[in-house]
Amino acid sequence: MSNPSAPTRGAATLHDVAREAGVSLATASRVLNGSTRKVAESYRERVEAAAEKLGYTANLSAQATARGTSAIVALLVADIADPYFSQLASGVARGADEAGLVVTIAITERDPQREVKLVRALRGQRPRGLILAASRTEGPDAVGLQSELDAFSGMGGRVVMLGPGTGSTRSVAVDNHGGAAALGTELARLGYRDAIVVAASEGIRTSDDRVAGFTEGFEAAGGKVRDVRRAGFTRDAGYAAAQDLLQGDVPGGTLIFGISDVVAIGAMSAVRDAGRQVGADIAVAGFDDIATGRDIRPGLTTVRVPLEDLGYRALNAALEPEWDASEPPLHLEVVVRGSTPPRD
Amino acid sequence: MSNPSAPTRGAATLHDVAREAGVSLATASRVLNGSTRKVAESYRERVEAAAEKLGYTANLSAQATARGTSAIVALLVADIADPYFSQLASGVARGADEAGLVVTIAITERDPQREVKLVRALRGQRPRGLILAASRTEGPDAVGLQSELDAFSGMGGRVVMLGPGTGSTRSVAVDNHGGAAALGTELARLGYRDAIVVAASEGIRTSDDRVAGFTEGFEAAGGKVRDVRRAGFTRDAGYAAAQDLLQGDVPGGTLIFGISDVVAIGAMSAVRDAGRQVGADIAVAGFDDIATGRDIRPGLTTVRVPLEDLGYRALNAALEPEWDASEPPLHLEVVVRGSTPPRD
DNA sequence: TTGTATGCGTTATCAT
DNA sequence: ATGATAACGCATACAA
Repeated sequence: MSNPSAPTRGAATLHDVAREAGVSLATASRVLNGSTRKVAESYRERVEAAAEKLGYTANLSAQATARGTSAIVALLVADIADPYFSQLASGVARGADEAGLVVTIAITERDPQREVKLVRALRGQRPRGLILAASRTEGPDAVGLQSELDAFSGMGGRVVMLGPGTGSTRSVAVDNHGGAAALGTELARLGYRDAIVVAASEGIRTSDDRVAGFTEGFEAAGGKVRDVRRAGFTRDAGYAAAQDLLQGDVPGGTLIFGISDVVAIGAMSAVRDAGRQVGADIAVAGFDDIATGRDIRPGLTTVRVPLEDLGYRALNAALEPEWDASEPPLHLEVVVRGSTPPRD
Repeated sequence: MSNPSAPTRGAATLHDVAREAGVSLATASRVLNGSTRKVAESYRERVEAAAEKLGYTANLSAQATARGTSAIVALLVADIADPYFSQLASGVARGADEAGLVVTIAITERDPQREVKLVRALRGQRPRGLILAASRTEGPDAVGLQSELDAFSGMGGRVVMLGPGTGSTRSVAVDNHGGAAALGTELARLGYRDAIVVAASEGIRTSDDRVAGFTEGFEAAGGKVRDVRRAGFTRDAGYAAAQDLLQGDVPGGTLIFGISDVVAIGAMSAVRDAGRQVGADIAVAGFDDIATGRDIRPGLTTVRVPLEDLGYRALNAALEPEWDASEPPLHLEVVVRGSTPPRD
């Protein structure tokens, strides 16, 4: 009892459904997508039955070319295995799901050249929005990126930058400076006087802002930043930097501030592997409050960034017709845990 | 000096490029995509110049409808913020990049009904492949999923399941049973005699296999599994289960085997929060070897699953024209760390 | 309300 | 080698 009108090869098309239901293409189209137009109940039922029977699913590509707009939003991250980005992505995915959008993801591997290429490739999808996380806004490749982004904007797409935006592009910002300053102040208040910062290379805004903020807060409250080591944003970079650091003379009671939790956690491991104790001996603090921070011992002192929320907001920022640059900044909060015990 | 042929609104189309270069649509198409056909050098240059000038990027949707095949591969995971899945996704993304494909990602939130819906939605993209991670192959919703997957296969798409496949669908399997058995044996060898397993609910193959394998290996070597608690696959589930466990009488020297590292790490935290010590007092072991396991103290004993590789293989399994079910299984390796000190 | 016909940006078949 | 032109699957303005 096979159905003669059912296609053997390939997916069922709207055409198939219409034929099966004995209606026109237009009618089938109207019932199967959210058209405002009305269609008689009897027809509607027949079409729906036919669609169900044939397992019809609209071809989104065809729909996109016909409509001139896709149901896609693209997300660009440095490394999806990094908890920072994966939590971010989680929020983006949730927002996209709510909006009936599909998210395509691309990995830059922190390579600016790659990033430009990817934006160009993603542009081919004609996504409604493009969310960029952790891209440098300065440096030699920034101009190439910018022109690619402009091209995307020019064709009607929305660009959202996580972190400080460039010019008029939308962005959902995090108060890295303020958060880091609050952390610095709090740690000085806890009795710390000497700190070493493990940061990413200069020119990366997020890193620069956190370094500057921390230094300000810490020194204003009586501390002193002894050194700023350039590492990167990865766990291994944090480990290596701290390891190198500990070759030298690092007095007990020194605080290591990692530019991100991932870096700080790497540093913690290096401290332990160097035979020193995290906390009472060498204190460590981070930034972001990734989930792991709860489960390591001692717990990692940090600044909580609502990453999932951040991603969610970014998605919605990409969807809003009008961009209101004056959105309230995300609430950042210092979280003190065992890695920085009071020192009085 | 604005270019009259440059579109003010919307993206440049192939048509625009052809006109700008003074050639036909067909010629422009031939030079701008990997066509086998030859076109005169002079024309080629003009077209490329025009494309560059206009910032042209092929509309992938249009390309897909015309070609009848997309450059998309879809990935379905339970939770992208979970390190297990994010590492997996990382491998998938790398493979996709190498193959010139774009990956769209969807989150099931471990909801079978949602999973079915998502597969259906993703089907609309007509992706070349569909990679499913952590979907239950049994239970009431499994049939709905299967029919949706069949529909996808029927229209020429490749389905790849991570873990045990159903029937003829492609799959890249992990030897959960064997790995868990090896772990159990090793731990018994280390002197452990009593174990409690914190697993997911019954009917989830991955969990069932690990429980069975561990039990076999552990008991064959002289140990005894005292209890199997049903929790879930999340950190919080592991925490709650272990916490509940510790309300009762858990003698020192007991081993808790978490069905996954994430679960085990939750359990570790619960153990500590209950005032017990991880390692010498209560031992803990997991499965997967997620990155975090390196940085917590004591280090987590586990079975290493090359997750990134797994994702990479899955992607390629989706691309291969012929599916060779006899691929060598991924190498699993027991990794003993401080959370299960020798006990002799 | 329903159907017809045209267009969306590309590819590919067919002449030239 | 190059250029018309007919698909591709769907949406929609327009006609009935």
